[in-house]
Amino acid sequence: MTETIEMDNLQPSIQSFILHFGEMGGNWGINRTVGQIYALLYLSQEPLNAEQITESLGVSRSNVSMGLKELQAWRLVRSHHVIGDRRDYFSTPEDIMEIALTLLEERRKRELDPTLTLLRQTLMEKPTSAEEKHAHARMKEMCGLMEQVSDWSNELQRISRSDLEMLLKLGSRIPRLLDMKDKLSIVGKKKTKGSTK
Amino acid sequence: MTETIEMDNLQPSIQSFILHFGEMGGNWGINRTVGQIYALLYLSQEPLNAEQITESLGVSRSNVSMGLKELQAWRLVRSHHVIGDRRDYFSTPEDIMEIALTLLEERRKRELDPTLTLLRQTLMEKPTSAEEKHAHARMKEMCGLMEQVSDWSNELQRISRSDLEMLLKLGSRIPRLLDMKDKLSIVGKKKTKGSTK
DNA sequence: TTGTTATTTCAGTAATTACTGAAATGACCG
DNA sequence: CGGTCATTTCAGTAATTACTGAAATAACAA
Repeated sequence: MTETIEMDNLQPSIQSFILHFGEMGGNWGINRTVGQIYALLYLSQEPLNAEQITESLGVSRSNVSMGLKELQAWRLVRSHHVIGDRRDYFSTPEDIMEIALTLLEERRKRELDPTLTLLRQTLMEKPTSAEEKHAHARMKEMCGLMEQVSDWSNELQRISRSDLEMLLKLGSRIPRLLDMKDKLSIVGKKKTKGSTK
Repeated sequence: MTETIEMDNLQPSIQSFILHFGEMGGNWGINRTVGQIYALLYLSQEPLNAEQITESLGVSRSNVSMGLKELQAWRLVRSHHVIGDRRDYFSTPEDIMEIALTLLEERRKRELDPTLTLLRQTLMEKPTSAEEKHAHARMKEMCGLMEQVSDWSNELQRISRSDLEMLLKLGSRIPRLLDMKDKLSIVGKKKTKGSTK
């Protein structure tokens, strides 16, 4: 009984946030239900079990199960065990920065790594025709850039939380910072001072 | 006649790159054909017309037309006109950095902006229940982070090409740079020298 | 064990998205 | 104009992806 249909029982602002995440799922590479589950857990004050999610969203139990599995594969959702309760409870990490870093790393793994692997493989062999020679040159450019982006992503995972926050707050002050770096030539490999290429 | 099926006539390394982009399409929010068209154009030495793309990939003419339209909407492909030829020719920008910036901006527009709009809207109203109060706090955190990421993205579009290249090359030297910044307090808003918060 | 409840799996189906061929539109030429 | 070729649109269909309910599995407790 009390078959809850279409997430009533949720506050308006919460409901629209969940609906939005459902719609955005398409743009983010997840499906509607997965987006909604994440949104619900993100806003929830306490961890929820699968049954509660099913009721809130009005989708099937099995769909929730699959959605949670996917979100756990993304490391965006964790499960907890409550003493004296056999059900699993699910929540998102509290720390927004941790969430962002997880997202960044997972996307790197899924969107960059496979292509980097292919490119490196391909670039091992040497091109035969002129056509292939040009193609290899193009692949090399792409590979180089992807490696740099990948390095950045990895570095962001490594640095301290305070450095990360600083970096994020930099906003429009990036060029000034770079300018400074340039003057002090902290990054330059050679001692040559004033190469005006 | 000469119905070319399944991209023979392409060199092996080029073919596997195109097939890979087709498969990755799913992870990147575009479909197989769109991915393949992009890959083909990216590697091509000269701009191609729709008919050539159709032949190379073995998909329908109309599918190519739609794919090109989508790639142009992403600003990842441009069309050229050749004198004495009524057909349109298509190519990707040469400069890999320009491509990356375009991708970054388009993804910001599609993946961040709509959510930022919703969050800002929602955060205008004030929460009624305790539940909503907590939800708003969570939304505020998300909004703040998204704004910072959005600012960074915009800043990267603005800065000079050489600064951009420098930044990308930084790799694992980010903390050192930040450290320096900290010492010189170039970013601090106040003149107070040595605020040890 | 057996019973009870939670979770996962999966075959079938629904919904969505991608693709095609045919027809319409557009763009140019003589 | 009328003819030719390029491109786009779109209704119908194919292919893919998402979702469900039922059955299987798992995890305990008595």
